[in-house]
Amino acid sequence: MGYQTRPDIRPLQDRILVGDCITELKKIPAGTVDLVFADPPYNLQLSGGLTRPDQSKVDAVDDHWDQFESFEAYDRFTKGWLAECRRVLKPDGALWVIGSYHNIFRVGSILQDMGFWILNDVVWRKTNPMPNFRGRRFTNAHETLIWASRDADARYTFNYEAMKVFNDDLQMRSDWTLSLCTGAERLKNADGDKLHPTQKPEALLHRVLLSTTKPGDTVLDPFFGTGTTGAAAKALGRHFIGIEREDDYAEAALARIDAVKRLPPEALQVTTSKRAEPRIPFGSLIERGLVKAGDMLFDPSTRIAARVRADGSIAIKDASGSIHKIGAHVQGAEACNGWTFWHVKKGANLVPIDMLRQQLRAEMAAAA
Amino acid sequence: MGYQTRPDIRPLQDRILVGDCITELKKIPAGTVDLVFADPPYNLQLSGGLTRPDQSKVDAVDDHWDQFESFEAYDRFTKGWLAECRRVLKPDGALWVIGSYHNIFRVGSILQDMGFWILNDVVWRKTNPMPNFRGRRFTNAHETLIWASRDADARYTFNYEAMKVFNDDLQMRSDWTLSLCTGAERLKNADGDKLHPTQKPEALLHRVLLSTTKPGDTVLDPFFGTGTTGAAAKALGRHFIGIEREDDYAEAALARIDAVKRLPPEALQVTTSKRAEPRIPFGSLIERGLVKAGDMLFDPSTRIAARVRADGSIAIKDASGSIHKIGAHVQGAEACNGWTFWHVKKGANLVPIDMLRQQLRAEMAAAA
DNA sequence: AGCAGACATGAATCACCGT
DNA sequence: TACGGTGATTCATGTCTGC
Repeated sequence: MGYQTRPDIRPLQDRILVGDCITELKKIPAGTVDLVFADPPYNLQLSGGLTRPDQSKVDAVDDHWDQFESFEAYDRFTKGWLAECRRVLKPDGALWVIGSYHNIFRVGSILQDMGFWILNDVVWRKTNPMPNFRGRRFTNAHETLIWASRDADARYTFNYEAMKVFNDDLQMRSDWTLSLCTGAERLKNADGDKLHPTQKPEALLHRVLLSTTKPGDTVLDPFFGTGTTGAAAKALGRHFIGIEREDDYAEAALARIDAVKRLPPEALQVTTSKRAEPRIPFGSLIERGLVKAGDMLFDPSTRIAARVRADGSIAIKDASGSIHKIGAHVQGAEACNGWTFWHVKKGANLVPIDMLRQQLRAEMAAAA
Repeated sequence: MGYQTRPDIRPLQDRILVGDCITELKKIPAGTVDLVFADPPYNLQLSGGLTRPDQSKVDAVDDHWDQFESFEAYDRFTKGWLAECRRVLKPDGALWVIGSYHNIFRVGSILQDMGFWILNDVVWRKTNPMPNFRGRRFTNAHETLIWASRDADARYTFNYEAMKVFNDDLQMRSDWTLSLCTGAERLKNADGDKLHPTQKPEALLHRVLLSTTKPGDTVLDPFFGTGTTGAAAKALGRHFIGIEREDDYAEAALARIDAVKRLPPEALQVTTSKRAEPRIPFGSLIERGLVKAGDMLFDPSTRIAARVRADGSIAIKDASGSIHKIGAHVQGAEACNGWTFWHVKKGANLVPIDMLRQQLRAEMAAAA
């Protein structure tokens, strides 16, 4: 495959190179790429199957490309593609990598060892993650992105003002709340099943490209998949180079990017809806000392009392559970809003615990 | 400093060892600690010619313990204290480490290389982070915690149900929204300045200890600082061992923990799981007369019926076996919880046999 | 057509005990 | 120690089905 090495002629732009990641990377001239976005295999190390409580099977990522013999093998693989990315980056270029706890610590260490300079780690906080079906761990509700410049002294691109406007005039934080790629955005095969096991949401790539590239920049994605990076790049007036090993994915990506139109600005706005904001659970009031474990809660008539426990459950004579469950139980009702049903005694007054939650909300807002 | 090595005598509990982290760790007997919580130095200032702007010098973390020559030096230090923590942990023990992008990737990689098994990475999402004054990066609004068991097959402690109640009856996620340690909670020196540069909020430790330890467990903090871990441990009825190099911090920590009130036992009682309850075989229900041999059990739709036999098995037309096996069989499923699948008729009502089991458990508890 | 309820699904390192 | 039996466990969202 021939190409010009003169930097002002860039025939590799807006194309997908089909083949092995490192082999194809070697075809790209040194110092020609502004930004790398990489979504490498996570090395999940799954064993056995997993079923939901309703006995249905979880469709796990068990593809061959995610199988590595050992951490050492994964590290070798990582060093290989990162070294090539480093070569093709411009001196002031930067790189993003996304991963989970299975692989991101290894990627981060290797980046640092190679001389990349970490600028931020960014958390993608998922609004709708898969639950932990067996109740053995915390819901794995986020993934981690690392943003690093090629070198410690690089004059990297950061569109601070754009991101601030984007975020309702507040500085953009290192935690981003976004939903999974589902519904119409998720590419399907002829059977109606997901085409790619790990397609990323375009909103994520929009934010990455909007914050750390300029219009006309060239973005390289060495694990292109179904081309989310390419789609976002085209919509935002950036150029892309994709590398993808699987023919099927590359073809789907081409068709997808072909259909992309520049998105209207309002589609890019950050979700600031109440829905996306984290709730304040009753447990937080105990953590913060607004209610103390051992305190008593009362119903409006003060005939019923319940004792608060360290985990945010409350206990009556013969039962314990959440403020909502026990509130319903003592009323013989199906459901109950524990926040308005239960009260604490403040001197002679009876104060609903919802007042304490509002107080905590105010404290958190004032501190921010 | 003398101590007993007999594991049933643990004079090191609820004490602060003042001295170098690794030196003091070596004094702790192997296999005696349930949980490690570590907040190691992490504001790496690699002295490779990088200078810091003057205006940030006053309040920044520039203590001598926080300086490392290189990533290699930091890795050596990390491997040293982690190896000792591994030694003192019980086989089913676990460890938490908190850090930022400066160090957490190195810590995570080393943990994996040493055989620790990562269970979750947890994001502490700060409600009130320090803004990025220069506007060159995203506001660094989170820190990362890694929760790992000593070994891949360890039977680690996770109080799933307690955390679920805590979070208003929803699974606790891997992102925790908490504010910084400020106000009255923040320890001050005689001049009214903060005593320690990185004092963690007690709410964070409350959640860590509540989720991954049991009352009476021993928690080791090798970078004790002003003793947040000790304060939370005492309040929650856990034992602590602290290691701290600076006399001033250790002294402040002691006074602080002394002032902490232990929660009453009834407040420490936390929501428990069915898993923890004593196992009752179906045959016991027959022995006790709650179900009689010859009775019929029904699936939720009452379309399927099975006859109870004297030995605790149940029989349908063409098969017999346990409540679980036959439940799975009639559904064509791989597995089935017979306790919730099968019901008995009580008048017009259909009652799951799990209700009868609960009744029996209550009877047994009353008798004991 | 419109609504209510059932159904499907997402990068997942997802038991434990007794023999 | 390997194996088999018991039995515990899910949230948000989009699509489909049936009335």
